[in-house]
Amino acid sequence: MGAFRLITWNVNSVRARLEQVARLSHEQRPHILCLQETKVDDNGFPHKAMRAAGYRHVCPRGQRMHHGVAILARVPVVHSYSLDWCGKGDARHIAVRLESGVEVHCFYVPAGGDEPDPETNPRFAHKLAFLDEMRAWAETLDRPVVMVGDLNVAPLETDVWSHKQLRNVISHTPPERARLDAVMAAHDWVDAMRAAVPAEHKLFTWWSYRARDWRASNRGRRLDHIWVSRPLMARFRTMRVLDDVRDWPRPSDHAPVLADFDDL
DNA sequence: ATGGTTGTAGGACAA
Repeated sequence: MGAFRLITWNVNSVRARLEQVARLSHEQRPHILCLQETKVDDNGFPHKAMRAAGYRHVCPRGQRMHHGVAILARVPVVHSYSLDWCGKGDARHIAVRLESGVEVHCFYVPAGGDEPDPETNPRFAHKLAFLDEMRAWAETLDRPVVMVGDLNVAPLETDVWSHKQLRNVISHTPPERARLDAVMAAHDWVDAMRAAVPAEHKLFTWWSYRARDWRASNRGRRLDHIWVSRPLMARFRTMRVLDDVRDWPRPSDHAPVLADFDDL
């Protein structure tokens, strides 16, 4: 069977990143491209530009200004749907079912604000509740799925540039990391990125805009993930963080993550 | 210790 390539990328505004999406699509030719933080409602979504970039199927789930996800596909999509989380109506999830029956789920988990105390910071409380809801959903999942996106949690010590300095910084706090572990265990997912790069090695997908030289300082975090149902791992080949894209003109602060499968 | 940048907007605010 032919190879199947998937890329997930937090673009930080799809309209600000049209050229980069086109270039990435041309250079890597993914069958499926999952986007987060599109920051546009579905009427304003750049359908034409995405079709020009080669995607016959465009499944956006957006809202004005904030959040927003989309799945773009060169291969047939038999069904797509979005789930609501925490009853807020936020555009944080879109899923597609492929002809094989495999589903691809694209998530944008709340970032959680700055203060790591759910009592005083409602954004952090929302993030924890969102992760709890994901775990409950994962417990009911009885079919093979690939789950990708900006989960806004760096679970391992080597998923951040300094475990010591970030252990009380949102994205790497104990309650978030414990909840993300629980989501993964609830469906018996495999962390495909870590299947490719052992936990001894640092692995990042996001670098702040604020660094003078993001590559030199390398104060990154692994916030973006590719999780694969265990039975599908037999088809998983390789993974790459496309960090060169972080150096393109007008970059997103997230690098795309690419995964190759034998088939999907 | 603080500030550093970007995007959406057209002033803060979230990331």
